Amino acid sequence: MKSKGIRMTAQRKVIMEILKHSDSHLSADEIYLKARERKINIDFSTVYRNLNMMEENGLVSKLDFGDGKRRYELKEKHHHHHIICVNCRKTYKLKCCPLDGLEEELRKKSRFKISGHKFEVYGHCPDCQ
Amino acid sequence: MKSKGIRMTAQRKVIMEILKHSDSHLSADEIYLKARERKINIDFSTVYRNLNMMEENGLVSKLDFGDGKRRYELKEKHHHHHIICVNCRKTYKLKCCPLDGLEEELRKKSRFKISGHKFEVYGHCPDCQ
DNA sequence: AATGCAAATACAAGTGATTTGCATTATAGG
DNA sequence: CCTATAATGCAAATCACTTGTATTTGCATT
Repeated sequence: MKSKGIRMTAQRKVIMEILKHSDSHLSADEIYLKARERKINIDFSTVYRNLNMMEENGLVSKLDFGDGKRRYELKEKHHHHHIICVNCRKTYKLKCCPLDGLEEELRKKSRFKISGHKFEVYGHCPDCQ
Repeated sequence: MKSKGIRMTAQRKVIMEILKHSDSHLSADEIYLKARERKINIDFSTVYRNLNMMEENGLVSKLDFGDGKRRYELKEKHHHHHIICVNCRKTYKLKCCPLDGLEEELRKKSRFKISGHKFEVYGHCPDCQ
C-alpha cells in the first residue's frame, strides 16, 4: 500500500487481517461485525470506502453471488471461479475457466475487445441436498 | 397468461410489448419510462411486481450484468449468454454455454447438485474500442 | 348490460445495501 | 514535534427494490 501513497491505518489493517484469515467470501456487514469483535472502532462507511479502494488497487476482488450483497476476497494469484450453494451459501473453488479455449473464438465472432468475465455455478452442496 | 389464470391488464400488455419490441435488455426504470411515454398510467411497484410475476411464470428472464440493476428480456427458446460492452452496455448474444461438457466434471469434483449458472463476458464493442 | 368478488393497481412508506458531505482526528514526511 | 492532508466517524442521502393498503378493474356469471 505504501508504494501507492496509501496510509496504513488501524482500520485497514483489521480489514486485511479479517480477509486473510477467512476462508470464505465476506460481505461488508460480516467484515464490519468481525472488526467490531476485535474491539476496534470502525464505521460501515469506512469498511465500504476501504473495500472499494482496495479493489481499485487490485488488492481484493469484488464478487456478486446474486443474493443482493457484494462479497470480497483477497485477490489470489491464480484465476478461479466458484460454485455456490443456493441454500447455505457455502462455496467451492473451481480452477477451470470457461474462457480457456473460448476467448479467441468469442473475439472473432463478436469483435469485442474482451476485458473480463464472470462465471458462477449454483446448486446444492452435499450437506444441503 | 390466461391459461394460468392471470389477468391481462393494460399495464401488463404494455410491459410485454415494450420487452417484445426492444432488442436490448431493459431495466425496470427503462421499462417504466417507456410505458410512461405511451401515456399509460403505471407505477414502479406495478412494473416490479409484474416483472417478478412474469419471471416466476417463465415468461421473462432476469439478468444481472453487475451494474447494480437487474435487466429483463423475454424468455427465449434457446439457452444463451451475453457479451456486454462495459462502455455503452450494448450486448451480443453468445450461443455457446460453458457448462456444455463441463457439467459432469463439476458435479463429480464438487459433489454439488447443479441447478443453475451465470456466464457473462465483458469488453468493448467494435464501436467503443 | 349489470353484478360481485378476487386480483391488480396506485400511492406512500419502508427496506437493505451502499454512498456521500463534512467536521474532526490521525498518519507519515520533514 | 509540526504540519499538511488523507482517513475516519457520524448523520443523512441515495438507489434499487419491496410492501401495506385502500381503491379500482377484469372477467365469469347472472
